[in-house]
Amino acid sequence: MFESSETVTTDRRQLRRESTRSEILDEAWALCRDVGLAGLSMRELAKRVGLRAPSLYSYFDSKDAIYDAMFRQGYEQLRDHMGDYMGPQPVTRERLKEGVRHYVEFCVADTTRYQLLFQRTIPGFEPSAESYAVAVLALEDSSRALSAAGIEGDAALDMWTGLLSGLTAQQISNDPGGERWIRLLDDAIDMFLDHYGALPRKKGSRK
Amino acid sequence: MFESSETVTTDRRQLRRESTRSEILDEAWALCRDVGLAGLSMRELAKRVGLRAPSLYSYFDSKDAIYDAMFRQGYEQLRDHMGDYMGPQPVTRERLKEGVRHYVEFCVADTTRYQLLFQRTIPGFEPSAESYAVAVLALEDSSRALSAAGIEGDAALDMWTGLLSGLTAQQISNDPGGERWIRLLDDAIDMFLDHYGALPRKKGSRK
DNA sequence: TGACAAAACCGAACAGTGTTCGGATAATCG
DNA sequence: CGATTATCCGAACACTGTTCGGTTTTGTCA
Repeated sequence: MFESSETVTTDRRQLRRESTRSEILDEAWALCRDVGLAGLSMRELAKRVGLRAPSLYSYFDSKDAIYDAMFRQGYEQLRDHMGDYMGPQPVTRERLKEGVRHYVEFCVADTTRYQLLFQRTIPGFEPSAESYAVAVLALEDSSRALSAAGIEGDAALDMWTGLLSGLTAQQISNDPGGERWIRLLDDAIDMFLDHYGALPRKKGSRK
Repeated sequence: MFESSETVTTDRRQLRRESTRSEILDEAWALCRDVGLAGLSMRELAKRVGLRAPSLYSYFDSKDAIYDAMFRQGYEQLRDHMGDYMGPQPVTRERLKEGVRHYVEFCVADTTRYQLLFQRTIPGFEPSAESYAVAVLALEDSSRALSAAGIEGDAALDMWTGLLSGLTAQQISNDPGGERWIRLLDDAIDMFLDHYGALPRKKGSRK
């Protein structure tokens, strides 16, 4: 069976459409890294992809829709980045630390992306339901890893997210490019696990 | 000696100036609470104080200067709020917890103010050197209280700020008006103090 | 190939923003 | 009162996101 000519047409057009769509997104990331997340301008973005501002509106409904697509893309990148660290390996203290280090590495690697994914810094922007679902999916992985470590209960999980997001945020906003808070991560995880009595240390491994 | 008439005049004028200046600031706070911190509009703000936008520029150099004055005001409020809790009283676990609760209370009492003081949510805004000095002054108090508890060293202090700012931020952005992370505060402080071996608990007071 | 339909693109405009400038108004002084 | 000075505002500039109508390009069909 041959595809109907109409379908072929649609495919070609659609291919081209999605091509420039992703080109717009790539350029949006680059522009945001240049001028800051909030400095994204439709006219400037259009200029960089060889268009005028109104043309962007046939690819995205609004500027917030661009942020939304970037948001979704960012969380997909996070999922990819963490992929290997979320397997069914035996959860040990060291593996947990590795996972957290890997996660924070992702966060500090691109502060613009971090702002978009984890902070509410764009005035009117809120992710759409679909994009938010991707975010929840990516974050559920980490909570699953935690419960695999024998840590259960909302309180412990809230403490975990509060502690780690706090250290990460301090790192990014108060010592970007450095590792003043990053080097506290291992210690923080020990503190946390000791407190909740999970994954006991081997004898004599205190301090 | 009588003051020269010129001085009297200047006083009168200056009094009136500072009066409307603080009226502008009050209305700016109110407006921000209505439309969000980033939604502050010079024309709307002017309308609320019975002026037109250009007139505001004889009281503040720019919109950011208004944010700056608010920033400073906010940290002065923090200082006032914490005043009593920073005295030379003996530092106990319970007093430390009280102080932290009091601090977080201040944060969640006005999320607009919290955004301005602790998060970098306004695109171009950075506090001036003078206002930043007020902020440092207010935050130094807490670090002094911590060292009074026998906790020394940059690492411990960074861990402290990371932990508490993390819990506070989660509270405000993920459960505004609730106390999901607030009720973890006492436990978090116990966790922290135990880990650093400060202010030991009384015997048998574990859990 | 040429005609036709649809998609892509853009110029102009609208309403909004922060900000500046020159002149009008009001308050204070000698 | 007249003169001075502080206060205030209308108009404008450059920018923003966004919409509309019409032009240009593209792809498909007879």
